Amino acid sequence: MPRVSAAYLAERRAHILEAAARCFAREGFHRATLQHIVREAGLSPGAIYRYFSSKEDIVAAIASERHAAERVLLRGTATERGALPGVAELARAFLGRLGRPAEREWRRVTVQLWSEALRSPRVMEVVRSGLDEPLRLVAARLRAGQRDGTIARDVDATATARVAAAVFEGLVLQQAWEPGLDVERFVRAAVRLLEGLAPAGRRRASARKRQARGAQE
Amino acid sequence: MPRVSAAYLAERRAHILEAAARCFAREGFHRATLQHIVREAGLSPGAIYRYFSSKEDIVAAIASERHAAERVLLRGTATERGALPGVAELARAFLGRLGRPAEREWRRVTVQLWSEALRSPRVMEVVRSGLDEPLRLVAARLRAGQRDGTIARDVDATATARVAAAVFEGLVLQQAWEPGLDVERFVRAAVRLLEGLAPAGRRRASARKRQARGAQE
DNA sequence: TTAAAGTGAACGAACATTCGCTTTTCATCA
DNA sequence: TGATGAAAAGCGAATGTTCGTTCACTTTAA
Repeated sequence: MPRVSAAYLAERRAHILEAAARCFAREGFHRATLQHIVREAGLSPGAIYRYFSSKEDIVAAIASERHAAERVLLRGTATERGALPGVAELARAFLGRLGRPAEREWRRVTVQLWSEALRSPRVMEVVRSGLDEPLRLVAARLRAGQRDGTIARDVDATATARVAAAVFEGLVLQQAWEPGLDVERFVRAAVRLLEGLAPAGRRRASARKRQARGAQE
Repeated sequence: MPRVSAAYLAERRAHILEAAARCFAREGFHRATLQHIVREAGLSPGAIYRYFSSKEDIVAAIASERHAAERVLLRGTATERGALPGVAELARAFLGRLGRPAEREWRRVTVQLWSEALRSPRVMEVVRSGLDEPLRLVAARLRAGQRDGTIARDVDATATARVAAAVFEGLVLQQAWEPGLDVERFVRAAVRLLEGLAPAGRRRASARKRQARGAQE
């Protein structure tokens, strides 16, 4: 297939990346050999080296893909319900989506990327910029909440956004370790924590509402 | 040095593990070669194979060591102030301790272990049991708080403990990526979130107290 | 003197990468 | 429209290296 369309090349590239991602999810970046990827993609080593200059390059490409996908997801969530949805809704939409079984592979690869970032400046770059945008977004929402009175003034928006990101990261980890984790319940608990950021007088209503449901175990 | 004391053997073993941990923190489990460890430890390959049966075995041993150290830390924190300190104090003590620069290497190795767990049942075993005990402990504290009225009834103790663990994991990750992270500020924000778990009428005092300090950035 | 502790050169398997060759597609022209 | 050539796409055995592991030998403490 020589001189093929750009679309063909793009599709093939994507096909290789998907095959590689499956291998990486299964065995990790270092244990997965090019032979495995070759087999999974149904190609030959030479073909793969037409699209990527090295195995490292494949890892970096996967990192970029994931990053782009997350950006899309985050922005979709962000504008889903108008300009500035509450942080709780943001959390529900974002965390909930990641809980779907189909994202299992994604989570395993993501955990690998987080650790790979420690040695690969290319991956670190992607991981960092993948964290920055959510941090800014959540901090902005929190500040908006402070302006309109739904969030207490004593909340440090920037730092709280970091904690929220940490909750997200921890959830991804725990799910990767324990696929059967009850994500719904985790998200409810996280949202309950966020509700505690409301100003002192404001919380009664929603707290009462949940009283019946609460105290599970 | 033949037929040496058990103490000598134990010390040597620990020495190798420390050298290996430094290599792993620097380059990751897979990039770090046995030659690196050999050089770092000032020994020969053969000597190392007297103490460990494989490289994998060294990784597993490091995982166990870390696990044991965390257990000690957790239990120390747990009983530091009597039987049942508040969750906030628990968070402050535990998160704060991990923020120290000296723990930098620990954090990098831990992140590697989390990803390694996905492929190594031995490591997964350690990671899981390292998570279980804190989960139980925090959940117990939360329930105690519910009994004595400092924590609202609608809080799901088990799930909230998981969220707290997630915050911890996320902090370790973010610090590994960004060693200059302001841990103090992160911890304050996390504690503020926990305070939101107080029953509706209870929070005014501490919230007012912090009003001046708040809204940084 | 003995047996464990330690040495380090050598081994062999695993693996990423290459390269000479084949196949396929498309542009051009009969 | 179909034949033809050129060059890209694909192939896969071969290559060279890296690295974990071993083992015959030396050193050392008891």
